[in-house]
Amino acid sequence: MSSQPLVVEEWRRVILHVDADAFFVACEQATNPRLKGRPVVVGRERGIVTAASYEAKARGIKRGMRIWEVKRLCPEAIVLHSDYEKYSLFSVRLGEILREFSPQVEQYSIDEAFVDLTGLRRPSHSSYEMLGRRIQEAITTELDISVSIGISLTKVLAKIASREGKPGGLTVIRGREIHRHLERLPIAEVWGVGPNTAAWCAKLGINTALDFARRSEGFIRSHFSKPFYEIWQELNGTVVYPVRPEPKESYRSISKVRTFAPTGDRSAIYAQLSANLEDACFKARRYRLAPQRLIVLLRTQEFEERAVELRLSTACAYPIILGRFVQKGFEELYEPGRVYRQTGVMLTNLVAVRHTQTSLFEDQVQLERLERLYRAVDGLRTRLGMEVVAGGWALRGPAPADRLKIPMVNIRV
DNA sequence: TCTGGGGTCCTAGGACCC
DNA sequence: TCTGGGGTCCTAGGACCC
Repeated sequence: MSSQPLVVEEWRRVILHVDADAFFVACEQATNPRLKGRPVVVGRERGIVTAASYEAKARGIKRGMRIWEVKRLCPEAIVLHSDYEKYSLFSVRLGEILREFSPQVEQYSIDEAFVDLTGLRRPSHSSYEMLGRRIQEAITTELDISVSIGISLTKVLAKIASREGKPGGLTVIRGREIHRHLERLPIAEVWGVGPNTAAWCAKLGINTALDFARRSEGFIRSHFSKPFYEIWQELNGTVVYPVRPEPKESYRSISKVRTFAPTGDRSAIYAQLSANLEDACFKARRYRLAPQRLIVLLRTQEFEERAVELRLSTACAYPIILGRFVQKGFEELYEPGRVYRQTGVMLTNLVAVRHTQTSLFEDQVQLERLERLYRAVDGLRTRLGMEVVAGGWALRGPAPADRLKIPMVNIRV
């Protein structure tokens, strides 16, 4: 078995990873100090736990758990609706604080960020570790939330570092210490390695992150696909994933799905689908995007997923137009007598709205009318909430299928 | 994990062309 | 009609992430 010496120079690149601890709950506790130190859970509106405070976790409450189960396990638990607006504000502020230290900040998700600290040791007159402490203190002081910080040579290693000290820790992994941090870490816990690849690794005799990192480059390349070769490099201290400061300004796909109490009722299911379409289109218009394709999906009670993909003759994000396609997809998928529990609409092959053609609309007047209509709808929703306007078409059952003449491509089951 | 919602990227293999 | 080789594009589906 060939083996690879583990690196490395002291600091080639210095990447810091910030991971907020129990973020959603922490935001609630920061804005309502009476919640501090108590078992708090967020996710009431969905009936499952989206986030749990450490006090709640200590009593066995986990993400994804049913709320009724939480109450049984811990009657004094406080169960809150999630408030994404609030969490987004905290997240934005977190980013601003980080940018006071370095312009190279990537907000990876609502509660995580990477910062490239390379070269900041001298100008800040402190070690990278001290810099990390100052960042941590600034966040705690300003936002009143706890974060875990990891500092290392690559993103993958920095993620490993921040996890090690959770919650509230600060861990530095230097080049010559890498092996110590990987030797007891199961390969499945490395960022980017899921259960499937972990199982494959086990077959190859790879159990820890160190086992993986120590295999030769040739071995990795011949037994794994590209993403895992990249992870291997990152574990060995070679930067493959740079810190990308550009904010996300667009999407490749937009989807809305909803799970409901199992039903076989045709109109009820179709109404859910129409609501999915409304929501997805609303989001697309907000980003000035229009789909060229649309996927309709139904999930049965047995958890089987059936989907159909439709090509749109013209990209647009108006439910009045796309509703016909959704209906066509629905007709294709729906089987009377079956019980369904989820619907979904995904908009894909998104293009910037400027570049869309208007050939679908015989007359320009109709297009302008639609634009005005949806501008008004979107304005109301932005100010008053999504529920304020619902399309009548969302409440009606589907029209007879034989009136539809829409080309359809690709059935996926 | 007996199952919520929203995303991204990679790859094998088929279609099509020369 | 069969044989040969090679390139590109697209799609379905897999795998993972928070």
